[in-house]
Amino acid sequence: MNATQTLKNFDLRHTNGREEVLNLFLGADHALSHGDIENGLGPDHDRVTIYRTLRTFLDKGILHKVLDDGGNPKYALCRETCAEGNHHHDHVHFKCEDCGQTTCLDQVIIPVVALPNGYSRKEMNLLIQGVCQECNK
Amino acid sequence: MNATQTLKNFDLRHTNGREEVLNLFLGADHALSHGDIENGLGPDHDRVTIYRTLRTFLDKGILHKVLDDGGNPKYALCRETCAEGNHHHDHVHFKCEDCGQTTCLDQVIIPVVALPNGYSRKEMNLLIQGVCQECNK
DNA sequence: GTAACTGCAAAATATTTGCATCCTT
DNA sequence: AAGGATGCAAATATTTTGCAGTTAC
Repeated sequence: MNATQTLKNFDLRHTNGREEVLNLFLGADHALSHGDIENGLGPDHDRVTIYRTLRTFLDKGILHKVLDDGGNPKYALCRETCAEGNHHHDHVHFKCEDCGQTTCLDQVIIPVVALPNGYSRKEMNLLIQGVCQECNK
Repeated sequence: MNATQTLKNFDLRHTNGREEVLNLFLGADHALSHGDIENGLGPDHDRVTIYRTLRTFLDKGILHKVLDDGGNPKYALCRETCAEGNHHHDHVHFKCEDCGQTTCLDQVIIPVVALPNGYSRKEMNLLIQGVCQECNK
């Protein structure tokens, strides 16, 4: 997955800011908040543009919002399994209570749970909180 | 479950505001946001006090934070299954994409999912999005 | 050239803190 | 009486909007 190519794939113009944000996500193994991105990019990036970039990426389906117990939203790339035409909507995220990082557990599959009558399901998000591999050492 | 008694149980002073907030939750079958509470209580309630009331209830374990896909956090009562001494931490919530309401599905149990090696779990939150009973009619 | 994107200023919204006053116990 | 809770003002943080100027295509 390459930033420039991705932008092209999604019919977005190539700009410095977008490329840098994408690369941040490509290099991260955990979900990023708006603040993480601001820090990761260095000082000469406009806060507003980052907001707009994130929204654009969300709209296009490049990123998805990650549920967190805390206040502020985080974002992560939609990986392999939800690429073009096969965009599935189940996500499992792990929030480490020690280091605070939220990781996408792409390999974990949410078992089917029975819903009460009359409910229909479209998307599922499972957030597991605990202690991660690193912090358990 | 009774407001006055609940406050006593949790070693909290009985005040008008707290009782009214608790009653709102007792009468609601879905999770409430700060805004919902402000509306539900009428105009002569201080926004700041509501913030503090919510935090107090969270700290005491009377309420729990409900994960939502949207921006703003919601809250719901900890019901039967997580009463005194048996406070378990798995929650299933259903967010209807039509009416926007988030409901706690207390009866639904999250199946055990296998975590990668080294991870330990403490708490799980499952958010299912779809269409609810009412809106499916 | 044109539409899309950015950057700045400012508005709107959300949340927290300080402090004097009031109320519960 | 004493400590906790409230209400108001104000500080802080977060997100959105408007608009002029710039850039990708």
